[in-house]
Amino acid sequence: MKLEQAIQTSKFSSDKHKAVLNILYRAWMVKTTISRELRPFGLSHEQYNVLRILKGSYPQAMRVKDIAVRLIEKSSNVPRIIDKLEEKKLVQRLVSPEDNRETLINLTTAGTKLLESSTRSVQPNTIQSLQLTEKEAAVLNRLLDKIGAGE
Amino acid sequence: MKLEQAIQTSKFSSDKHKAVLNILYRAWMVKTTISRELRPFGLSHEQYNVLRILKGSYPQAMRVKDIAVRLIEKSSNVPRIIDKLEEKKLVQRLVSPEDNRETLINLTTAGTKLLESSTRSVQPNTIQSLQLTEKEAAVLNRLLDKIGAGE
DNA sequence: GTTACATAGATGTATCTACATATATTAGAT
DNA sequence: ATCTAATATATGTAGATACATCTATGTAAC
Repeated sequence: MKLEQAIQTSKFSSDKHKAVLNILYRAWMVKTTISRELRPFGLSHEQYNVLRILKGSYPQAMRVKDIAVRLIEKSSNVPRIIDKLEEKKLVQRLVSPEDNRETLINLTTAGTKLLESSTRSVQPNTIQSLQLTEKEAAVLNRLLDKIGAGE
Repeated sequence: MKLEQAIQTSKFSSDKHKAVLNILYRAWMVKTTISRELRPFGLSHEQYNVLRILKGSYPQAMRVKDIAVRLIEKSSNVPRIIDKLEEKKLVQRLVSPEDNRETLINLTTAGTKLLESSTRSVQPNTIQSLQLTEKEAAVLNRLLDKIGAGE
């Protein structure tokens, strides 16, 4: 669906203005699609992202701050996301032997399993469903990287 | 800043995968930039959007449902946003003479004024700051319109 | 006109976000 | 060694989001 239909407007002061709204709209679509897919698994979007990040370093545990820098939404409250995952026994907390201020987080077996099954459900409805060729996606990435909003 | 730096990762399974993360990241950047600019004016991002939508039909009042379809984030709770704006005397509610179920919303003078001054602060930091030419923005829009996630 | 259904908006609730602050621990300066 | 500042994480809080439900009003069939 084109943006014009989605927000019932065709008046944009410029292509740049439209681009801003378009990015916001597509992001919202992607997020809600992912969230809906994750619902049956009892995971929020951010909980899922943390699990994926942990998977990346598995079986090595990660520090909370290293998880934080890898998150897309920087104001996410990592300790609180970990709380939820820990309640569900999907991750484990342990104090770092090197620095007692640091908390190390690692996936449990249950966490790995849930990540796998939920990913099987999420992937086809997000990345795979993008109606773009790899070439187009590369162009899109180049343009998005150029934006530099608020920097 | 490129996405790779922003989220400290360089492993993406494909350009499509990267594009999804890139869209989410850019949207988050834009949103937080706008929110920060709006803070001194006591407006949230969504409150600001509703004011802008009302401006579009001003001096004609709008029905709540017509505001809702124009919002980018469709799950926004329009009546509650209106509550906040009404408390601040930025908009007025009145019952539709045609259909008593409908509520008509209109900007007050204070609302118009605040929208103008806040826009002067928001614009330069969002749309105008995009490091894209109009031509690039047009390409970006074409690609984003093609995506069609979750449809 | 009465019943059943649809629509518009408001309200309730759990969770999440953004931001400020607090607590514990480490590093550095004197 | 002690004081100060910095760092890592956790907690507190106001407001926003997503979704379900409720109330009031309107529409249509009979």
